[in-house]
Amino acid sequence: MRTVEKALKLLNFFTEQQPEHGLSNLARLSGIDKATVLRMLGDMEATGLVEQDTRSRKWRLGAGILRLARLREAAFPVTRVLTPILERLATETGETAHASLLSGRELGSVAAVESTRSNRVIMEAGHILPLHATASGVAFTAFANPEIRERALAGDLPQVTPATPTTRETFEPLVREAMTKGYALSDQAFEAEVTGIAAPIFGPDGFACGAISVATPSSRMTADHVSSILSALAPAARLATLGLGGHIPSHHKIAA
Amino acid sequence: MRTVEKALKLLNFFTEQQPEHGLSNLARLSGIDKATVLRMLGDMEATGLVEQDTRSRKWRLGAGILRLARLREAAFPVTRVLTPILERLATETGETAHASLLSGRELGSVAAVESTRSNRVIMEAGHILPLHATASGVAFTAFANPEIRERALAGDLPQVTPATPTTRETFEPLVREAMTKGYALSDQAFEAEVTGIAAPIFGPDGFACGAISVATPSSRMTADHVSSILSALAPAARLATLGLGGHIPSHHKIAA
DNA sequence: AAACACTGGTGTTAATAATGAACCGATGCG
DNA sequence: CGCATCGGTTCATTATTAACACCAGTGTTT
Repeated sequence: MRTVEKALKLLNFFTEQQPEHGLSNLARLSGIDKATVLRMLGDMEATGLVEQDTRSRKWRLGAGILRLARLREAAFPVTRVLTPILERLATETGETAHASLLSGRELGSVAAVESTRSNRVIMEAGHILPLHATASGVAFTAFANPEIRERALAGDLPQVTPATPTTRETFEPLVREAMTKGYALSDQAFEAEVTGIAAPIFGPDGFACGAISVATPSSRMTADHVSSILSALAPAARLATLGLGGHIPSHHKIAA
Repeated sequence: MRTVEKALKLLNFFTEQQPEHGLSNLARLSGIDKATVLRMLGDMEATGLVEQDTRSRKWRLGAGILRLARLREAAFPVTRVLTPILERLATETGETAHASLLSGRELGSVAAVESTRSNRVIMEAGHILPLHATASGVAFTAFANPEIRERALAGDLPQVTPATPTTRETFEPLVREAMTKGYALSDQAFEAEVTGIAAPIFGPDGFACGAISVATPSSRMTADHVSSILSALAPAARLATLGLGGHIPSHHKIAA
C-alpha cells in the first residue's frame, strides 16, 4: 500500500541509540524487501532526508531535516517558545520536563530539559510517545479532537511495560479521568521506575495539539510531590498554549 | 517516476515567506494532479512531516520534523558545533555568517548568524543554495567528491540573477579558481547587491560536505575587506571541519 | 440572485511504477 | 576453505498510482 508512507516510516527506525543503519538491517526491521528499501532510501537521499556514510555505507538522518526544522521554527517558533517554559518547569519541580506535539498519529518529543538532580529521568531525544502508554499521550488524547480520541481508543495498544494499558477497557478510564482532572498521571506504563505527569497543550481550535510533562523517578512520587508538580505544571501548560497561539477552552481547569 | 521523491519535493515549496500552502496551490506549483498531491500530503501527514491547519485547511511543515531534527542533533550535533563558530565569525567580520550542508544535490542552509550592522545581509532561514549560484556552492563543488563535482558541472544551471553562471564554460572556471585558492567569492550571482565568500567544510572522507560563508553588501566589498574576511573565515572553516569530525586534506590551504 | 471562478476533496479505470525473488561480487569469520 | 552476511543490481509480474471528471462549498462579480 501507500509507498510514500512506508518509505517515511523507515525514518522511525533511527533513534538516539541507533542513529545509523545498514541496508539489510533496515530491510529486516521494516519487513520490506532490500531492493525496495534501497530505492526508498535513494529517494529520500535526493531530498536530504537521509544520507549515507561514504565509507561504512550506513544510512542516517540527513542534513535536509535540519534545514526543514529551521524553516519551521522560523514560521512557527515552537522550540523557542517551549524551551524557556520547560526550563522554568524543570527548576521549579526539580524534575525532568519535556514537551511533545502531535506528529502523525502519535506524539513526537520536540523539547526537553533535564533535572539537575543526580537521580533524574533521562529523556531520550526525539522519542515517539505512544498515546496510550505515556502521561503525555493520555493527557493529549483526553483533550484531542474527538475524532482523534476515538481513533486512539480504538487503535491497537501495544504493551510497552507490564503496566501499559493494552485494551480499551483499561485505557479509556485513564482518558476519562484525565478529562475531568485536566491532567494525566502515568506510573511506569512506558518505562519502568518512571512516573509521568502531563497536561495538554491546546491548539487554536481548542483541541489538544500536544502535551507538556514532568517525569520523575517513581520512588520520589508522593501525594505532596504530585501536588507541587501540578502547581508548576498548570501555569506552564497555560503558557505553552498561549505562547503557541493556542486557545484554552473556557471550562478547562487542572485540579487534583 | 519515483513517487517518493516527487512527494518529498513538495516540501521544498514551503519557505520562510510561504510557510503554508493550500492544496490547489501546491498542485499548481508542482505540476502534479490535485488528487495525487492530496494523497502524498496524507502520507506525509501520517509521519508528521506535514500537518494541516484544521480551520484553514492549509498545509505546513509538521512537528515530526522537529522530532527528527532533535534526533539528528543528538547523534551528530551539527548546529551546536557550528553556531558558536558562526557567532565568532560574524563578530570578527561584522558581517552575516552562515553554514550549509549537502542535502540531496544541493546545499541546505542549516545555521546562520546575522551581522549587527544596520546595513547587513539577511539570510532567509532554511534556504536551498544552488551549487552554481552561490559562493558556498562553488566552494563546496570545488572540494566535493569528483563524482558529485562532475554532476554539478554537467547539470543544468538555472539563471538566478544576471550574474549567475548558466553554462559549464562560465561555471567551471569559478570552480577551478576555488580549487586553487581554497575559497570561493561570488558577486551577486544569487542575490543582487550581495557578495559571498565561502570555504568548504570537509567530511571524514576528505571531501567537502558543506560550506561556511560570509555574506556582505556588495557596496562594502573591497580588497581589504576580502582579506580581513578571509583571515577570519579560514580558521572558522578549519574549526567547523574538525568540530564535525571531518578530515582536512593535507594540501588544502586558503590563500588569496 | 445568478453566473462564475475558485477552493478542498472524492471516486473510478487505464497505465505506470513498485515489488521481490534470484543473482552478483565483496567482505568477514570460524 | 566454506559459510554467512553485506550492499547492490536486474527483471518479469502485479498491484499501486495517477489523472480525469465530478461533487459540494465559498466568495466575487455582475
